[in-house]
Amino acid sequence: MMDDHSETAASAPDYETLRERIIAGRGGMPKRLAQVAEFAVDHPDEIALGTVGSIAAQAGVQPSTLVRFAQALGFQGFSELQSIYRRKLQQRWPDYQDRLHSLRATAPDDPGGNLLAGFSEATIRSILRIREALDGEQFAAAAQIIAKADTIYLLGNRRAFPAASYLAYLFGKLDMRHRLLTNMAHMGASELSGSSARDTLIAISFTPYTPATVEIATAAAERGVPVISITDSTFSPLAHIARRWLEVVEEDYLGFRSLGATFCVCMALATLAAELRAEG
Amino acid sequence: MMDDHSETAASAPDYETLRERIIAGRGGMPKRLAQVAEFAVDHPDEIALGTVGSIAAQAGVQPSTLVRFAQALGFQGFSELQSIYRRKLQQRWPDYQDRLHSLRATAPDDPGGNLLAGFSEATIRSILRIREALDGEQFAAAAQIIAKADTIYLLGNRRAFPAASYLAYLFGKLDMRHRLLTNMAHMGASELSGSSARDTLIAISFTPYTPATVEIATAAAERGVPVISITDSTFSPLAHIARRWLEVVEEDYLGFRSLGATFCVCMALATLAAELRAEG
DNA sequence: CATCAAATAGAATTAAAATTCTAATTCTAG
DNA sequence: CTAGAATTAGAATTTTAATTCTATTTGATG
Repeated sequence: MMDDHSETAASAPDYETLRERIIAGRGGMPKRLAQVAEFAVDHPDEIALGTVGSIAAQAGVQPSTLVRFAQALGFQGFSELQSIYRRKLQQRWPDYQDRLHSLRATAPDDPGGNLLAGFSEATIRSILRIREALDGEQFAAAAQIIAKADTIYLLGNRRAFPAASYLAYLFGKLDMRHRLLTNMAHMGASELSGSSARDTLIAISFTPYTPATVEIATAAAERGVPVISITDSTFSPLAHIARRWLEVVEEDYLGFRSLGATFCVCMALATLAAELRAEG
Repeated sequence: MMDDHSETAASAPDYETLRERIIAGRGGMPKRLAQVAEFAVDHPDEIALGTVGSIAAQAGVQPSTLVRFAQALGFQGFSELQSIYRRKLQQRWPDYQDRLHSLRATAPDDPGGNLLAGFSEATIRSILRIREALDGEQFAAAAQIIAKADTIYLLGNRRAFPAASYLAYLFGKLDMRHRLLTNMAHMGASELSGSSARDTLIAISFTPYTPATVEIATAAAERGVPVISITDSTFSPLAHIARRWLEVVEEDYLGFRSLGATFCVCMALATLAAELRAEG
């Protein structure tokens, strides 16, 4: 009895844990239970909000199967399992559209939170999107060029400058020779002196494309330096002159664009290049 | 009868409409119903997920009051009203944690894709976490200081430098006087000359805290310049000397940390400050 | 291919939750 | 301060949902 009790007490996992457990166990489950497992993983919201009857119908099983499923996972009944899905639903972000609404109408209790939510959402969506938009082959080829480069020149102005400087930080940590082009004292052109086809230039720019960036990247390309561009459109001048180019589009919120997605691409690019270099 | 029917059919409003209707009607409602109305507006998630009993207990009324409340709004019973709250809960923005899982699962052998997924996941999780960790009051107070500042000094080295330079970009776009401290030619101290309590310094640093950053921020604090810190722990030296400080912890992947969450905070901070300044 | 164990479907049962109803209370108007 | 209407609390009832049980089917093993 004590054992039973402690068993039950111990098995109040959070949603993530439960999810992992379901995925892990699905293989060894009988047919119908596996069917429920799959449904549960794919439609957590249904589990949270539906009734045993409605969920069973949607999953194509009998209501009792759901109870058996829950019991197979160590719960007393389906309701106990469901409560975990419900808790998760509550713990999601506060609905920021809601809160904007009440901000406008009633007391401005948390103006910062709304802004934060807006920028967060825009950034996260941008990051998720690159997984779909990014060309894997271009990416791998770009990393290969960087891996083989003698010196990696880094170019980015305005909003792109933080990304360029972050790349400088990354290549510093990875111990790969690089140079951040700052165009200080308008010496941009001379910063490329000595560069050749054995080097590479990573040029970053987004609309409206900074003329200085385009100019210097073009100059490098004409010198024979392979250019890798990170930019936001096929029509970008940086796309044309590049040996390889990567498309990264950041979503807008209140007229500002983050760099979250660009940073993810930069990190992946730098680490893959380092890996390729280490491999030979 | 036909009238009844069309009444019922017409009253299947979406959550927003319902919310407005409740707020509008609250004034003319009897005591207990008004009490429920307030609870419903403040705790929509409870309404969505609770039972008549549990909600009644939390709102401090009898279960039957909830039914009367629903009927007063033109619903047949409480369950009908509740279904609207549940629908809303489902329609919230997608659960990014869930989507991340599927990202990881779908890219088994693509090296670039895996890296990208890893960094994306770390960044998104970091962004999601700040909503819990970030102190709304500190945030608002920090924005207020920035709004009132004459000149905004920006300080960040190593990994924090991209964030500082991004803030410079933001304040440039927002037309707020600022200065990015670069410590060029080791002239860090003199870059603060002329600064006073009327200005502010935004100092950004993460473990291992760059000594130069701590040093300059401390010097500024000693001059009486209010310091706003963005850092990753209570034990950070920047937390101690700051007038206000914001905790941002970025998640690690393969030994690298993104700046996605930091950028979100920076964007929200800068725009809120600009808004506060515009308001007077 | 027969036998046994495991799993399942669907009905039966139990439990829980929503709704209705009535007596009591609280307001309101005269 | 009283009468009447409106509102409420809480018990009683109805409805719905969750769980259990059993006959049947499926699947594995000798």
